[in-house]
Amino acid sequence: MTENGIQKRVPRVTVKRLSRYLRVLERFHEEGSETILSEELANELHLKPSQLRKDLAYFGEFGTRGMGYNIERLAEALRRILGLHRQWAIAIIGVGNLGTALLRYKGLNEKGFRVAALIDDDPEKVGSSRSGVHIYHIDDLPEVVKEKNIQIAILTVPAPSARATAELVVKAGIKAILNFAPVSIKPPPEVICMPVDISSELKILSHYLTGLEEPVDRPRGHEKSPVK
Amino acid sequence: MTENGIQKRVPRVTVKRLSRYLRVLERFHEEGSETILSEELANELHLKPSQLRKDLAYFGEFGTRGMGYNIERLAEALRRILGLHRQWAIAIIGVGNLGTALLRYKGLNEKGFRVAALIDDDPEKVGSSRSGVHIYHIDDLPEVVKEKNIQIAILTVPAPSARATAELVVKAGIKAILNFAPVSIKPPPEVICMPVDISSELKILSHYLTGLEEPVDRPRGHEKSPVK
DNA sequence: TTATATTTGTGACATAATTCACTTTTATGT
DNA sequence: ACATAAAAGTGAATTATGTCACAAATATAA
Repeated sequence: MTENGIQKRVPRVTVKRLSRYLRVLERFHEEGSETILSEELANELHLKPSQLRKDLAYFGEFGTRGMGYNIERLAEALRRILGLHRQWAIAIIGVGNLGTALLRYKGLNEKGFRVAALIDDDPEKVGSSRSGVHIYHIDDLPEVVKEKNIQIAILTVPAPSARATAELVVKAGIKAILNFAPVSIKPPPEVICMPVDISSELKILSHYLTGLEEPVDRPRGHEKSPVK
Repeated sequence: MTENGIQKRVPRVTVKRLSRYLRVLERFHEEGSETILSEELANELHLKPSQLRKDLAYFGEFGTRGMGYNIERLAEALRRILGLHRQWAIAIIGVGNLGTALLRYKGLNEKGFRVAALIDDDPEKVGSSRSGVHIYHIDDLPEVVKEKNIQIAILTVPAPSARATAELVVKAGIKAILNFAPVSIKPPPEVICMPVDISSELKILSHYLTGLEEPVDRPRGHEKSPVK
C-alpha cells in the first residue's frame, strides 16, 4: 500500500491516459456495468494491464484484488484527480476559424469546462457574440479574467502575434494555456502550457505513409555538403 | 558518418519534432536567414541543441561543422523525410461540427495536403458540398477512395460508430487514419493511426491546475475499500 | 599553409517509461 | 474456518528517450 503521502512526480503521459481511462469507464457505466478488470479496461485502449495499474498506483489504490475495479468509484476518483469535480472558466483568445470551431466543439463544453469569454483585437468582432458568448477586446483581458474568474486560455491567434499574446495572458493572471498557435510558448514555470498541433499529426502520418512506400533505407542525399 | 543504410527505428516523438523544426526553418527562411545553428533552432522550440542533432542523426547529416545548417537545404530534407514533397489526398469522414471546422482549417490545406472528399451517412448532407468539396455516402467510400486516390482518412464521427467506420475505412484501402473520435482504434499493422483528443489536453491542464491549488499530497480516500 | 575557433555528429551515460513476474489481498466455495 | 482462485499492487528488469562531453570536420584568419 502506498503509505507515504509524497509521490513521485506523475508523468504527463500518465495524466493523459487517465482521461482516456475515464472515458472508457463512463461508457461502461452507461452500459450498466458495475465493475471492470484492469485487463478489460486496458484492452479497450490497447494497452497492457500493468500499465493501467502502474498509472493508478501514482495516486493510490482503487481496486479490489480478485475482483477488479468498481466503475463508479474509480471514475469518481479519476474525476477528482483530473480536477473535473470543479468548474473551469475558459477564454478563447483569437476568434478566427479555429477559435470559433472550438467554441462550438462539444468536447470543450463538457462537464467541468465552460467557455466564459471570447477575446479578439478586431474592432469588427469585439462587442458582438458567438454562440451566446461575448467577444471582448484583448486590452480588457485583465478585467475579464478577474470578473469571470477565468483560469484557462485557449490560444488560437495567428503565429506572428502568438508570443506577445501569450505574455498578455500570463500578465492577466491565467495559469494554464492550451496553445494552438504554431509557435512554441514558454511561459514562466507557474503557468502550464500544452501545445496542440493538428497539422503536425498529419505530417507524422505523411512520414509513415512515405516510409511504407519506399521502405526506410535512408539516408539519401549523401553528396559532401558545403553550406553554400 | 552514418554509413549503414539501415537505421534504428525512429521514435514517434522525433518525427513530431521534425515538423516543428520545419516550421521554424520556414519562418527563418521567410525572414531572409540563410543559415541557422542547432542552438538557435533548438532554443526557438525550447529544446536542447543535442536533441535536435540527435533527431536529425536518425536520417543523415545535414549540417556543416563550424557553420551550422543551411536553412533551405535542411528544410528541403525535412520536407522529404516528412513526405511533404508529394501531395496527399484526404477524406474527412463525418461531416459534423468538427469535420466541417477541420475542412476550413488552414493547417489541413497546407502544401502537401488536400481534402478531396467528405463522407457522411446522413441523406440530408450526402450530395451537397462544403467549401467546394463534395459529400459522398459512406457506402461509396471504396469507389471514392479509388477514384480520388485517397490515402488519409480523418475520422470525425461520433463515438458509437467510430470503430465500425474505421473498419470500413481500412477495407476501402486507406492506410492512414487521424482519429478524432473519443474511442481507441487499433487497425491492422499496415495501417497507421494517430489519435487526437483536444478535450483530453484540457483535462491535463485541469489536473495540473488542481495540483497547483491543493499541492499534490495524495492519496486521499483511504478507507478500506470493499467493491460493493 | 598552418593554426585556431567553431559547431556538428556521435558514443557513452543518465533518466524516464514500460513491462515483467512475483507478492499480497480478497472473494468464494467446501 | 480453511483452501483455492483470481486479480490488484509493486519492486526489479527492460526498453526507450534524452543529455553530456568530446572527437571530427570545416571555415577563417594569420
